[in-house]
Amino acid sequence: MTEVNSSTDRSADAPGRSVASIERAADVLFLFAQDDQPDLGVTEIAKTLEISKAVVHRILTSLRERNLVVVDAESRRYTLGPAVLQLAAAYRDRLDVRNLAMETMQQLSAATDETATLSVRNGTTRLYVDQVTPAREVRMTVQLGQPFPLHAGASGKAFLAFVDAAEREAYLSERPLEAVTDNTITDRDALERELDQIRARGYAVSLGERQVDAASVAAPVFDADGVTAVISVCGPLERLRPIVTETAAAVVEATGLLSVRLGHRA
Amino acid sequence: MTEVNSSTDRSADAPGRSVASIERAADVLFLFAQDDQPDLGVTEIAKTLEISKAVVHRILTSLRERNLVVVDAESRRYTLGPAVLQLAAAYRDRLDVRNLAMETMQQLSAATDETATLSVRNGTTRLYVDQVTPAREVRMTVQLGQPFPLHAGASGKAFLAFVDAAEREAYLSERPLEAVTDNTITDRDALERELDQIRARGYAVSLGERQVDAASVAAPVFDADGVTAVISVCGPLERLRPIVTETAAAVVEATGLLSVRLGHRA
DNA sequence: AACGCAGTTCCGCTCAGCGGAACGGGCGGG
DNA sequence: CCCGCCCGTTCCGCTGAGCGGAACTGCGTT
Repeated sequence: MTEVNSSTDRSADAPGRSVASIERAADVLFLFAQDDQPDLGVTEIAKTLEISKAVVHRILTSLRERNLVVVDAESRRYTLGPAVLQLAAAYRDRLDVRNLAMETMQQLSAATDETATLSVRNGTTRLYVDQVTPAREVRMTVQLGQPFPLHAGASGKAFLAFVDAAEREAYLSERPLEAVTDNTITDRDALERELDQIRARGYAVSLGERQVDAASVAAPVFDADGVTAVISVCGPLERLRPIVTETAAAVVEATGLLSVRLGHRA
Repeated sequence: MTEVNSSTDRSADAPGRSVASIERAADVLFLFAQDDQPDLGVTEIAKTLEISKAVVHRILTSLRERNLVVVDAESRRYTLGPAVLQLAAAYRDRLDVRNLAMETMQQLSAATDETATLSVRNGTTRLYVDQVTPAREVRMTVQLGQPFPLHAGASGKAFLAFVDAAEREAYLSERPLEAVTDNTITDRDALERELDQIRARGYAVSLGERQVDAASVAAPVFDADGVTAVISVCGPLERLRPIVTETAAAVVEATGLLSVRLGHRA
């Protein structure tokens, strides 16, 4: 497997002095978030992050003190604690686009009877911050907070198409276009043509590019400064495929109204 | 004013050595979570937490490095970053209702020697997603996945009582209160009085409302967003009838603990 | 019993990080 | 327009917080 070291790319943009122990503690927290294992032991963490057991133990003690992790009394293994929910709730409260978008998403979900999502960008990735799911048995749910690349999927492409040219260029030249599924666009020229098309018609479509069996239609939400978020409607591939055009019209109309409310001037 | 040293009260429950800088960093994060202000400045944080500006700045730099906070480029003020969502999403995955509830249900079933069930809502209906049955000859088993109306039976009424008023109103006005058994409440006023009572005492009781010869005691499970599930204990009517009050106490206690673990804030 | 492997604790050395002070820049009032 | 104020940021030398190798404990397996 190709070794992708997450620590290499981060040192580049380090702006000033920072505190190593805090970053180590954050790394421990993210280890809980990344791994699919339900809990982690001290030695396990120490080996993965290549720091001493004593340090890991002290870090966990500190995090435990603040309820960011909890320890199972008998197995002595650690998991994330409820305090992270508290932080996430506060983060969501801050996002003003979220409050405004919620209404729009509810309307979209009701109109299409599919899942509506809200994504924001974080550097060269995007993540879902909210979703509204329809009341039906087979429906799509997305994973909130997890970063996804911008070149795979409708929401990502919508960001990529509408950020300013310099950022788009940076993304396309710096980041390899990894295939998330068999349908992901991995050829740069093909992707740029696709982005041109997205800009021309105002919305992006993905048929299984990020998630096999899922399709998505996405359009950008603008405020006065530019694209701040992307709203999508997504669902099972075969259910969405025949109604892409109508769905796109609904999404574009909804994001257009929302953009006006956020101070966008066309 | 009496000088309260913040380092004294925390050392009480400190189990081992911990790292001061990590706890300070956590305090900074929680400051963002607690205050109702949308963002915070360095000096502001330094004054509140009584640590030097330089330290606060280094902490923020470290947290920024890991996307736990973000800084507005022009105002130079800080807010929580998207990484907290990532942590919360992972926390939720670990402790999703189903996994967590299973443990609770097993305890409830063992304690009462009756069937414990977990229901989720699907629009204007609810369905069982899990059950734990006791090891005895005469016992109740429910049908998983089949939709039931919300106004008949303890689990349904528990949903109806604790969803927000708009949804409850929609259900009551749109849907005729069909009699599932002879004991189903079909009068709207009577049902609303019943729901008031359920909210007041925290649990719902059904004596043969949905299934003749069966009784059930149910209480809601909350996460940060509201009621996500309902847990019930159910069994043969005449066996459960004399112990409804004690059973209710057990269910309410179990769902209460579960709700806390799911991020419910009372 | 002896071993292995887990989490936890100990303790002395050392450099990470603290903090007072200086710096730069944006804003507002004189 | 200039000056003072207060903001965030950076500097730098001193020092004790915290690192880590090693010892300790307790559980489960050989």
